[in-house]
Amino acid sequence: MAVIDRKKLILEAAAKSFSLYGYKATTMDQVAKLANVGKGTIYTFFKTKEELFEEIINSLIADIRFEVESVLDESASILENVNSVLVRVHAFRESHQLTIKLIQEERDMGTQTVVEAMQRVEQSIIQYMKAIIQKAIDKGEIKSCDPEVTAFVMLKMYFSLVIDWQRNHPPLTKEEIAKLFELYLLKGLLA
Amino acid sequence: MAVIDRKKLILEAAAKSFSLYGYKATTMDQVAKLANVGKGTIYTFFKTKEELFEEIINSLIADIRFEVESVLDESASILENVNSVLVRVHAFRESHQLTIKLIQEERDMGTQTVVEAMQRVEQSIIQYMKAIIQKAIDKGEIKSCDPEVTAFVMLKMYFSLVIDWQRNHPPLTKEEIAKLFELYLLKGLLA
DNA sequence: AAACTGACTAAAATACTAATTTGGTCATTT
DNA sequence: AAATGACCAAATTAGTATTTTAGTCAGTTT
Repeated sequence: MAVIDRKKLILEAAAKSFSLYGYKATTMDQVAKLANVGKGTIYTFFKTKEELFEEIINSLIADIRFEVESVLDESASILENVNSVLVRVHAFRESHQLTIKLIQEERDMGTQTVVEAMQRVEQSIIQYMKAIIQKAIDKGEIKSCDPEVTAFVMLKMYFSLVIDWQRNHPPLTKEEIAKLFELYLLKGLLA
Repeated sequence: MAVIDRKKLILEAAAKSFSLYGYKATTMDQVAKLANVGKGTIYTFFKTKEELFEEIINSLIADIRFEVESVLDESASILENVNSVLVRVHAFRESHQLTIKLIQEERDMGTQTVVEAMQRVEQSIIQYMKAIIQKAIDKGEIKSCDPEVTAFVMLKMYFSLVIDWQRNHPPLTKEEIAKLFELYLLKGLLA
């Protein structure tokens, strides 16, 4: 159709600007100009800047879900699946411009809106993992446990190993992390 | 002896002030006044404010070491010991005025000196745990593993469960945390 | 008339400056 | 010889002027 989809233009422009400059440094004038749209038009689709941002975050979450689902393998073991998911999520965080910028903004400036958004992203990742874990419990692959706490612990442990560990030590390889994951969480430390 | 131990007075005054106001908000004039000492005197014992602070942190680390050692039990299992240590460290963090203030300052203001100091505290806790874990490996209680990574993972998991989990959920009881610790780290998830 | 626009405004952020505070020194006192 | 506190340069803070920005709405375009 000849009619331009202005909402889409705005979302694309906003995504680009948030990726490039982060949340705070993105202005509505900038988005309007980037989208070749009057500023008022933005407000016919989104009540506030925050709402626009939230829609972008929803897309981000959807993108992550897609990535995660594309890597899940019904016939694989829980260890393999959990590992694939975590590695994929991590790769996503490191390659996706928007997440890079937002993690940076969260760390450096602590922008409230961004902190909340990233928490929402984390929560949604935990929700997928929860489902995966529930299936593994049902299949009898792992012991009965609270799937949400388990997902939470897995994610935290993973990011501890790939992010926090590097602060004082040489980084662990992908294989080392997988091994550690298996040892600590799956098999257990007891001799 | 009739001679006043000025260094001790200064350390006590500084500890009090850091506990009450944090690192940034503590001034050398304040410490001098609190210690009933001329400001110049402080500088005969400590080169800079940072050095004074570091000595206070050294005492803090020594205090924690004392707490931890008083709770260790050679004849107890690794699970019991690790749990005791972590619970003790946590109780310390929550009851000790200085740590409360510094954790707050670290979170709210990100004062560089404080961030580094708290990292040093964490590192030293990990060092004790490392020793405990090494002993358990030697005794054949747990599998062979890198004691430092293991200590690191344990500490991170513990604080995830007691601190991060509460952000979005009702807090876990001490018993629940001990159970989770046992399940995830010691016994492992595999059915 | 329905969709769109951008000049406009109040509020917030920033840049700038003046005034104060603070870490550290050192000539003087004890 | 040990201790002190007035002093100073540097940093921080408070106060203010200026600019920027989110959001509105009267007017324009289609």
